Amino acid sequence: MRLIVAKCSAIYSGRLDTVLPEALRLIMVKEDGSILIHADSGGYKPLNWMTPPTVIEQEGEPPQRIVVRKHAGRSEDRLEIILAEVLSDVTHDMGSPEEDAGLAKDGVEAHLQELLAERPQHCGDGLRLVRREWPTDIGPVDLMCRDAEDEWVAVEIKRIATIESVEQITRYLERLRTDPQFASCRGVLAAQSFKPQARVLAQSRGIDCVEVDLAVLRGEREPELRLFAT
Amino acid sequence: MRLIVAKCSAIYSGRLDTVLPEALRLIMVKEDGSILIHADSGGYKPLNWMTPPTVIEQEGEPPQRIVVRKHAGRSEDRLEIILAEVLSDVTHDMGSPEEDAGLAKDGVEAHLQELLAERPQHCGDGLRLVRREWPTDIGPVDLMCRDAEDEWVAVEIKRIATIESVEQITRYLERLRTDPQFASCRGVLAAQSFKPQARVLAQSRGIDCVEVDLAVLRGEREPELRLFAT
DNA sequence: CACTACATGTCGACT
DNA sequence: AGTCGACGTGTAGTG
Repeated sequence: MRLIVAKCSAIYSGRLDTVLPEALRLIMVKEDGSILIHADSGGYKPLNWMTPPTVIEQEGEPPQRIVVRKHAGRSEDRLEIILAEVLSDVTHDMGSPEEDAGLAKDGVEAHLQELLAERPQHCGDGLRLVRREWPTDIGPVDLMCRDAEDEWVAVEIKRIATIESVEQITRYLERLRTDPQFASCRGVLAAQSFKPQARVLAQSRGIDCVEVDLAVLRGEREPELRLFAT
Repeated sequence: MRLIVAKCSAIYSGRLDTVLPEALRLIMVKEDGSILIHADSGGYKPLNWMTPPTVIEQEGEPPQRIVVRKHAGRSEDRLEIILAEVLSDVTHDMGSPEEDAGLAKDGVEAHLQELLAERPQHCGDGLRLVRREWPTDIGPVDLMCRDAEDEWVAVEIKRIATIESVEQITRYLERLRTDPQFASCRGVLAAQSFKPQARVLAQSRGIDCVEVDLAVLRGEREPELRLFAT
């Protein structure tokens, strides 16, 4: 990884065009061709950047001009950095990427879906899973189930259910119901938490909201129901 | 800006939980309290991060443990970095943020809206602009126009039109049409490019899709129509 | 502090 | 190569 602290300006041309006036900034060049220009504030986002694969050209020593190119679809992305003054330019050998074990995440939507696929009854009484990721021509339904009366039930799973989540399952239901087989398909929105407005909209559209708890699903805690059901 | 190159591991707990195993990485601490952990590959995104406002505690000199806290709504976000070995730890004074003139962008949605406001006929034959950012109680309609027959036309502008864009203009139309005055208001989705599924959904809802070209709008290139219209 | 919509969103998965 | 949906999305604007 190369870290350059320099007074620099930059011009980007690609999906849009930007001009970055001259100031003191950090230029980060990664082993894989990533390049990021960060100011000393502004949080998460770099001012300018280019993701790999890139071609990086440097002029001058110390560098006076760095041009980064990227083949993006039909046209080309281009980032030109003009370095007026280099205060620091160091390269650190940070070892092979394999040594850098990846970030492990816990609690994302995929986990929720796995757990609910194993325990569909948490999405509604008597539900049985027919298929995960049931395909429709506007995207897959997270879980397709049948209920105790053998009626179809489409389940959409979210970490946080928003008004947009309701729109999404509504689209699926609309689409599914054009097929007579699914004419009476119900919808269930399952989430760890619900925005109040999402609940209201879902209710007005006859979509059930089911609040699920990761800990309960994992059996770390048993829901009250189980105490009686077993 | 402080740049620490160190063999480190990290634990994040907040919106979800993550564990980052030990490896050599860059820890960037900005003047405003931002903190980013970057690997030597992986492009744009930091492995872990925290955006301001944050409280940063450091233990040891050289640092052995850095804990970043952030008050996030009800609960607290927490990022703990364990530094096994510090290879470099430098701080650069990069001047006041005011010296860092901002990034100037050209070609974002706002520009498209300006240009279409000046040339509404590009959104549909005979369209005349009545108002930009027409307010409704669920958000502003980008352009409100009338067509040759004096019918109302609501225009939603996007750089790239997605299913979500169709949902957005659908919500506006639903709302507008509750007012008898706009009962027959049409909808137009204008964008530089359309996702196929967006086109399908729009068509099924009677919303017109109009592909616009920035260069044409700017008059850098003239559309064929003009050659005959003038 | 809420909700909304934009972003060079990025990123991964799948076709 | 193109499309789709999740993301600790981040970020700005508004009420």
